Amino acid sequence: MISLEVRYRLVSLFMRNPELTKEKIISISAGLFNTQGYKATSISDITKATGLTKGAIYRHFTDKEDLEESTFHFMAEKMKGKFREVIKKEMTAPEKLLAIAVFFRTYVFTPVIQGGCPILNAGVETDDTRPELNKSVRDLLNTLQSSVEHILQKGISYGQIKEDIEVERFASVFIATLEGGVLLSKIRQSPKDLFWVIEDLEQRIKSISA
Amino acid sequence: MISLEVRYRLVSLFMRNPELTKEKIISISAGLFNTQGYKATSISDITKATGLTKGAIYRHFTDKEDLEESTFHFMAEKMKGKFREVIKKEMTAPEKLLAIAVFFRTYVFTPVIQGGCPILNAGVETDDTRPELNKSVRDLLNTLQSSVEHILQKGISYGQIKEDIEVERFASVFIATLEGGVLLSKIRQSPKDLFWVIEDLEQRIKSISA
DNA sequence: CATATATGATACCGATTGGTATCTTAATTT
DNA sequence: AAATTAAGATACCAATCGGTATCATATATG
Repeated sequence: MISLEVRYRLVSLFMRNPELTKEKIISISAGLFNTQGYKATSISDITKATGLTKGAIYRHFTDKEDLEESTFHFMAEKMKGKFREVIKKEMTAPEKLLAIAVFFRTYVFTPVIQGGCPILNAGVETDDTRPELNKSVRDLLNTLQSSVEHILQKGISYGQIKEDIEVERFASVFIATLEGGVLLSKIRQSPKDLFWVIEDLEQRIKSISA
Repeated sequence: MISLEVRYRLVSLFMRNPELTKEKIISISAGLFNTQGYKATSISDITKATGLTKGAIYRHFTDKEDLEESTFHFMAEKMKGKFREVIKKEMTAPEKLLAIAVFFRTYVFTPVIQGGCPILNAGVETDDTRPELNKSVRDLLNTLQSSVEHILQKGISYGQIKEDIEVERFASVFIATLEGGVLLSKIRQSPKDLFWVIEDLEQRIKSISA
């Protein structure tokens, strides 16, 4: 298993590869946008981090907004992929829900993307002035919410989850609690809050299990 | 009762008042920083919004960072004041906790400060590069957490809250859930998530009441 | 091998950034 | 009332912003 970083270097030593270049710009921008913020990250920050020039960047993206959205899309896909992977592994609804909760621990220790949860980060930064990015964040949140709701519904039909659970409401509070835990751990720079939140959700999952 | 806005106008019509000017800069900056973000708000944004010039601003603040911190401090004090007010009104621990939860509804309808919860907004934006602001956010969060813990402890000693409740843990999850609700409602631009979160916490408060 | 094309580097643009030196004038002090 | 002090306006600064026109060259095509 060879890392992406090394692949970039090896390949770029011998030849140009526009697809790899675009991938590189996006993956490196992801870490920058997600840690420093979108507005706060300049194109020159990205040229420094990638070793590329403005010419290369603006060849692949029409403007900064395009780069921001492409980058968020990349993060969203990565996050969704991880979700599916983590959910697939488990068999029952309660186990799947717990797996999602535990997945959020990666935002403290081994982040899928540097800087924490992109829903939290982009969700706070995007206001009315950036409706497209706002919509992308909302879409990602809705995807997450839908999969939690789907797990609950399947769980109910399989007799793993109590029948009287309000699916949409539970999913909403479930995700809110997780995101809040990520926020508190980020502010305190300590995993404790997120751990407690996850343990709490574990209890909550048990309490709705049939 | 005459509004601050009107007071500013009346007073500034006839004479200078440096203290009022400083207050004005801060209170208007609060709305800007808390909606657009700290980095994303420029000094010229502030001059436009206040009707003042750079000269006036830099007379009262050494640099932008100073203005940012002063402004966050202003928001923090305002938030703490509202907390105390809301908590004071209620007699028992469960009622006080519920009052705090309900208080967060103001971040959707009648915000104390424009743009939502300053803990959420500043907490996400501040990274390792802004340690002072980060500390201020942490301090505000800790104040909120302490008051929740204090309510719980008093509640236990008065026999209103069950004895076996882990105070710190409960407070942490309580606040995380609220902040997560604020985030989801902000992203979806709908109060529903926050409402559900508050109703959920209401149930939770009942479940720990003695 | 020669030509055409696509990719990335270089050099530049006007606008805006945070910040400052200077000047005017309002308020205070004597 | 005159002199002093302090508040705010004006005009400027270098640095950086996002963005573009142009140039060099690696790759693909004939």
